[in-house]
Order: sequence, then structure tokens, then C-alpha cells
Amino acid sequence: MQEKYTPKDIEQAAQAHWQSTQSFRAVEDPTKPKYYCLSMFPYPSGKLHMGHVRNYTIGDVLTRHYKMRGYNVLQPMGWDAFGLPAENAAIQNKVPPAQWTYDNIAYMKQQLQSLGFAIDWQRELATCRPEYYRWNQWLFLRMLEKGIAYKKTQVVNWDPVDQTVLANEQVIDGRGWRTGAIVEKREIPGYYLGITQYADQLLSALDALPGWPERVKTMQANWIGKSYGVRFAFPYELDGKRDLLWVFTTRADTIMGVTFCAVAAEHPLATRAARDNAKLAAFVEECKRGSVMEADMATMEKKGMPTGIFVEHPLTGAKVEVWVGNYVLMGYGEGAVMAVPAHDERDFAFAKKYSLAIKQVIDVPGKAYSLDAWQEWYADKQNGVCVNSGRYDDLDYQQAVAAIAADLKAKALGDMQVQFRLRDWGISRQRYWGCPIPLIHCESCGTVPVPDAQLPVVLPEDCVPDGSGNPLLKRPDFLNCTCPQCGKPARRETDTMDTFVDSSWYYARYCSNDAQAMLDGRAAYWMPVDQYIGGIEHAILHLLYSRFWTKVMRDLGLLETDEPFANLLTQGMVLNHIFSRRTDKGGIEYFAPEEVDLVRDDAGHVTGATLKADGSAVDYGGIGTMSKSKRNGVDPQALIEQYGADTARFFMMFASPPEQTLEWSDSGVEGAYRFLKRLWAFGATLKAANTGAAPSPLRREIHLLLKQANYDLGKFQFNTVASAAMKMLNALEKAPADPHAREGFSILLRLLSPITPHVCHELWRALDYGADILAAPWPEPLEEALVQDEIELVLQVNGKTRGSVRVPAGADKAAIETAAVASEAARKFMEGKPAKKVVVVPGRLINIVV
RNA sequence: GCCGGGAUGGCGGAAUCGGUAGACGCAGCGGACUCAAAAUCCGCCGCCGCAAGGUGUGAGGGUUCGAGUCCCUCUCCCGGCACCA
Repeated sequence: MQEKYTPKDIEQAAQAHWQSTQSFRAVEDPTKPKYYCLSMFPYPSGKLHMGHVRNYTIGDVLTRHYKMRGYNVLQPMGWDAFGLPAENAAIQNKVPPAQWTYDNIAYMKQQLQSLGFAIDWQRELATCRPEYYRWNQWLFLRMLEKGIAYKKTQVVNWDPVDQTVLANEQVIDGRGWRTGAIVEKREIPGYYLGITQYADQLLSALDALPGWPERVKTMQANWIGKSYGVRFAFPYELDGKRDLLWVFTTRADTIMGVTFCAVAAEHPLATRAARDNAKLAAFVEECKRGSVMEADMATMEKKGMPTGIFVEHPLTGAKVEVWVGNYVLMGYGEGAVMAVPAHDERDFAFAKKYSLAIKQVIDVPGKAYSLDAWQEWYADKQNGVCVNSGRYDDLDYQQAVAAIAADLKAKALGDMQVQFRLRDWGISRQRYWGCPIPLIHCESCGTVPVPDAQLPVVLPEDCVPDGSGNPLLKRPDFLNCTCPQCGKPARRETDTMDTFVDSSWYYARYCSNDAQAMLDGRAAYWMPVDQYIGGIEHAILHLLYSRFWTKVMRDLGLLETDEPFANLLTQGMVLNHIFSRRTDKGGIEYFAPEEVDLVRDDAGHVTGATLKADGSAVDYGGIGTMSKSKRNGVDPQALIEQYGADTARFFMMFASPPEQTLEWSDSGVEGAYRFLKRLWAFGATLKAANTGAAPSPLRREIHLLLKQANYDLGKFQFNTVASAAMKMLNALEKAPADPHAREGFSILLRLLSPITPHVCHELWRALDYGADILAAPWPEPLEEALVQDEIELVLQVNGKTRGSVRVPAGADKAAIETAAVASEAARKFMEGKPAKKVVVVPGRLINIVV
């Protein structure tokens, strides 16, 4: 074998071998245990970035590891190909989103292939292909039949200048990204999926997912947000009609402290009151400006205005004024809330601001209530009892809620109710590059589903969006159709589906990507996914929607599994610096890190940057996830070309544990490359050397490292597996003539092969260990190699490390104590005082307390 | 604002159950080889100190023979907040 490590040749040869032997083709085989290893598919944004390399290397390490452990492994790959960036690119370059997307897929596929991932490419899919998305449409129609899909109004960001709906991302400080116009909230009709019908299942099934990280389960549980409360009504009379204002509260025990109610700007009462109150009408209009994002709603200044309309307190009959509040959302619950300023922080602030009454109705013994400032205990459910609440005085939270709910029920004005924070999933998008919603609008028949036989409704691929609304509206060939019911001319729905629909079931489609049905029997073999790997940013939405979709598919008899992903590994984000500048229209323009020079303060912290092109200043936006839109992704191509795929993979795994956030830096790549060069060189040395030296501690060292590495592998801690491999090589280089050097190197190659498969593949053959390292058994440490007769214990005096003591491996506590106290280090630091206490931790340390 | 995470040398990180803090690397420094450089190899490397020793895991407090690890309070950073994916 040649002396020099030449990654390019080695990697091409290994990849050619895998290709010709179809090494990663996965075929259903009921006689073998299956392992379905899936990494979240990428959005084809143009180029891979380091976050992808991290994600897919983790998946590949597991895939290759399980393969060597004898599992029938499936690792597929595909493309989350619909979405907004393709439309943005079209606006910029006047290229159809379809063409841009397919070009990107071709380039990124070649990048993935050059990284040597063990992917079964025959199962590749792209969600923008009709043969995929026809099943989105098909399942949507089934949901429509079952009442899971339905139509209602939705609130969207409306750009009044471009006359178009904006994504949240396109709203910057309340203004449209291209026009700079103040964005308005607008209500339009849309389709929803009734995920709340599955809320209880989605919540309780979390307990049946031991392979999921606790933090993700906690986030999902909080998102679903099951709460027990009371839904009740304030009666009122308006325009000669009796009516009810409904609200929901988890704090019915504070109902006697209600001093006003607040409704959303879109609430019928607000609309009615604004009719003959110009100031209020203006305020309602003001509330309708700004974005619909929850983060904006939660941080904006809370404002309100009285309507002059009064409702009756359902228990006391007292008059309660209705206010319009900009923080009350029509889409949540009833669009109205009761306000108890004494015991709700937001209501407290609001009441102080507008000098509204604050009535204390909860008391915690030993605490003094004061109107001066909000105190945490005002909202305490655990320790409070009712006061100033008439017949409910002295009741605790649970007793008070029960009594009040019973009284409301007796008056037919309310009852206990379980409520979820989770809202139904609005899937309509007023955008072109997505899956068409399969509906037809007929003047005489109304909205009619497209018959199954006419699926898929194919999206024309030659449109070029220009930013002013959905280009499908200008396509008569798409728009015009005949009503399936009456045969008259009709109009096709132009809204497309949220791209989360596409990614909610792709994992199942991989099992049978050529099936003539949505899924076939092969899904029963492979599902559920045994290991799912993806970014922590998907902890809630994507994973929740996928779980929901799986349950719907199960209920339709398409799948047997209740949950799509048995085990989940949430990879930390790969971060990089963000540089931007405001455009004159109020939008944001981003700059890639290589386009700027950094400005640092004395402590070395980045404070700003200047553009290399013209020296002008740009804003420093801190660090954040690598993404196409922020232009801060780092393309692995240069790394691969300079050092090879193995170095890129090794470096990425060595840099940090997978779940941890990683701030990008390429310092250390050299070290990874150096290691692989040494690995290669040692292979050459070993092939030439004769192994005649006397046995050294090498064998024990290797097996000890292997034991640790296998343990770490089980914890997905690949950085220490890589480090164990480095330590093995360090040990081997010191003893190349040891009789166990060949055994040790074979362990090292197998341990390392999932991380750096190419170089290990080549070395395995070159040293005649076998024909294909993929077929080699995974190495296990041998107990006989691990035994030792003497062990070293740490010696502490008063908790401070003072030295060590060597004792026979089988020594008992008393013998260890005697040896410790007698040791020179102990005598020195005990300063002649007697030992008050001696703590012996077996196999680890002795602590002498004097 | 709310929910979930994180913080350890100049840098990335290690420390499995509360038991030697800094493994393994990067950078740096010194040396060998070389006409020279690169590559490679050997050694040093938290901070203070000549040393003995002291001190040190974001900040402050606590529990313990012993705390990076457990408890309380706080700061900063990252992810998510339903139309980025």
C-alpha cells in the first residue's frame, strides 16, 4: 500500500465499491431485525450547510453501526421541496420555482453522495412531485369526509400595497418586507385540520415514548396545554336583545374579583360598539394593524378602550364594563376574557394603567396585599383562600372552583370545561409553490371536493411569482374546470397547503415510494422509524403534526403504528454570525460572513462589521442558526475538496456532542486531517512491521477504550467515541510491534468506520482483515483483557486531593484504610492529628477527615 | 412576554451514581529534522507563585467528609411561539 494518505482516491474507490455492491439497498426481510434510521429531509435551498453535515453524519454513524451489528437497516433521503424560498428566488431571478428547486436538488444530492452516506437512493422522494403530493390531496379529502378537515376564517398578515398575504418571516417590525407598508391583520377563509380532536391522545401518548428526550416531551405537553377551567357567560341586553358574552377561565375562584371584561378588536361586541363611537372605531382599526405573531402580541404595549357596553356579573348581577383590548385574540377561545386585576399580572398592569377597580378576593395567610405593585403570590393557587367573595369566603382553590362552577351551571350560565392551548392547524396558504388543495368552487353547488379519480390536481411548474399574490390566479388553464357534481364551468381552489403537510408523512412514504396507493404493506415492515434525527427547532410543530398525521393514517387503516418515531435524537443547531442591514423600504438585507470584516471590542467580542466590498457598516445580529434566509450558512464543499469527506465527517462529530448547540469554527479541521493521515501511516507501518515484541499494556488499554467507546455510542456521544479512537491510535503508535497491535488496529478501524467509512474501508482491505468492513462484526471488549491485579486510589485529606495509594485489586475496606493512613502523603497532611472519619469509595478514592 | 435548553483554560470540549476538574483535540511556546519553509516527530501548556502551596467550572448563597454535578436567587446566550423550514 502507498505511504501517503490520498482522501480523494480512497473516497472515490470506496464509494464506487458501495455503488457496485448495492451496499445500502434496503430490502424487507422478516428474518432479520429491522432498523429504520431517518434524518429529517432537507429543504433544497441550494447548497448543504454544516448543520446538514452534522445531521446526516449522525444518522450515517448510527446506520453503519447498526448494519455492523447485523440489523436490516434502512436509511432513505428526500427533499422537502415546496416552500417560500423558491418563490423568493423566483422574484429575484425570474426563474420558475420548480426549475430552481430541481437544480438545487441535483446539486445537493451530489454533495450528499460525495460525503459517502449509506443512503438507499432508490427510495428518494421530492414532495413537489405529483406522485407524492397526490396523497396529501387524497388524505385531505378523507379528512374532509371525516370532519377532521373543515373551513373557517383565519387571520393573516396583509400587505395593503402588494395586496398579498405575508408570511410571519416577511413581516419586519410590523411592516411588509418589500413595500415597507404597515401590515394589517385580515380575516379570510381557510381550511383547518382538527388536530385538537386528537389533543388528548397526543398528550397521553407522550408517556409511551421513552425514546424521546424529556425536554421535547415537556415542550409538546406545554404546547398542547391541557387545562381544567370554567366556561361561563356574562348576560347582557343590547339593542333590545338578551345575549351572552362567553369567556373561559382557569381561575374561576377569582370570579368575585372581576372588575371588567376585555374583548378582541374583531369581537362582535367591539364591532357593535365601534359603530357609533368614532374614537373606538379608530382604536379597533389600530388593533388590526401589526403582525399576528404571538411573540409580538406578548411583548407589545397592552392597550385598551372602553366600549360603553355593560354586561352583568353572572353571580352578583353587578354591572361590568366591556373593554376592547389589543392583547385579546379573536382566534383564541372565545375572543373575550374576564379581568381580575387583583390576581392576574396582565390585568393588574392594565387596571393600573387605566385606573380601573382592583378588588382583592384571594388571601394568603401572612402576606399583605398592596395596590402599589404586583407580587407573585397574588396569582398563587396553592396557598390562597377566597375573601370578599360572599358565600365562597374561606374556600380554597379547588373548593371555590367547584362551588362557583356548580352555581353557574344551576343558572345555565356555565360549566366546568377542559380546554387546550393547542389550536387547530390552519393549512391554507395563499401561495403558488405548494400542494394544491383539491377543491372546486361551483356557483350552484358551492365548494366541491375533487373526485379521487381526478387526483392529483397538478400544479403547473412554469409559473414565476412576482410577489404580488398567487400567480395561479393568472392561469386560466389551472383555474377553469368543470364542477364534478353539475358539470357546469367552475373555478379551482388556488390556495395551496402548508408545507408542514408534506413533511408530516414522508417518513412513511419512503417505505413504499413507488406504491400505487398512499402506503402499502412495506410500511408495516419498516414503521415506526427506529431512530429519528433532526434539529431541536422542530421539537414542537413538525413533530406534533407528524404524530397527528400518523394517528389519522392509523384511524384510516393505512398504518398500524400509533407513533411515527420510536426514538428521537434532537441535534443542536449549528450557529454562525449574522450580518444585516435595513433596506430603505424597511426590510432586511443579509450578508454572508465572508462578505464582511469583523469589528471587535477590547474584550474580543464582535460588535459590528463592515462590508468588504465598500467598507460601509453593517449591523451585527449576534449568532443564530445557519440558514439560507440569513445567508450565514457555511458550505462544506471547500472542506471536502481540501481534506476529503472523512475529515469533514470526523471533524463534525468530534466538535461537540450532537444535542449541543455548536458555534461554527473551522479551527480544528487540521487536527482531524492530521489524525487520519496518522491513521493511514500507521496502517502502512503495521503492514510492513513484524510484531515480535513482548506484550505491553496495549491490549488492556485498547479494550478499556473500546468499552468506554461502546458505552458512549449508546449515549450518542460521538465526540468521545472519536476521542477514544484518537487515544487508541496514540497507544498503538507507541507499541507497533506489540503482539496485539493487529488486533488493536482492527478494533480501531471498526470503531471508527461509521464516522470515517472511506479510509477504514480501504485500510481494512489493505491489511487483509477481510473483504468488506461493513460485513465485519462490531467489536466488543474482552473481559480477560481488562483484568488487573493492582489498582490506584485517590487519596484525599479533608476533601483535598493529596496523592494516591496503590492497593491489590481485591483489597477490603480495612486494608485500604490502613494503607491510606500509613501513606506518606496522608501522614504529611494529617499533621499528626487522628483521623476523625475515613470515607472509602470502592475503586475510586479515600478521604481522611481530621 | 411565555415555554424549553445552555454557560467549564486563549478556543472546541471531557469528567457514566455527588468522588483526582480540564481527557482528546485546536491555538500557542520550546526543541529535533531541513540551506530554508512546509510536512513530520519530541516536550511544555488553567490562573497566581521561584517553590511549598494557594486558587479555579457564568454571578451570589446553601446542603455535604467531598459539588462542574444537588437546592435557592440572579445574569447572559441559544431554540420555539402556530404563514421560515
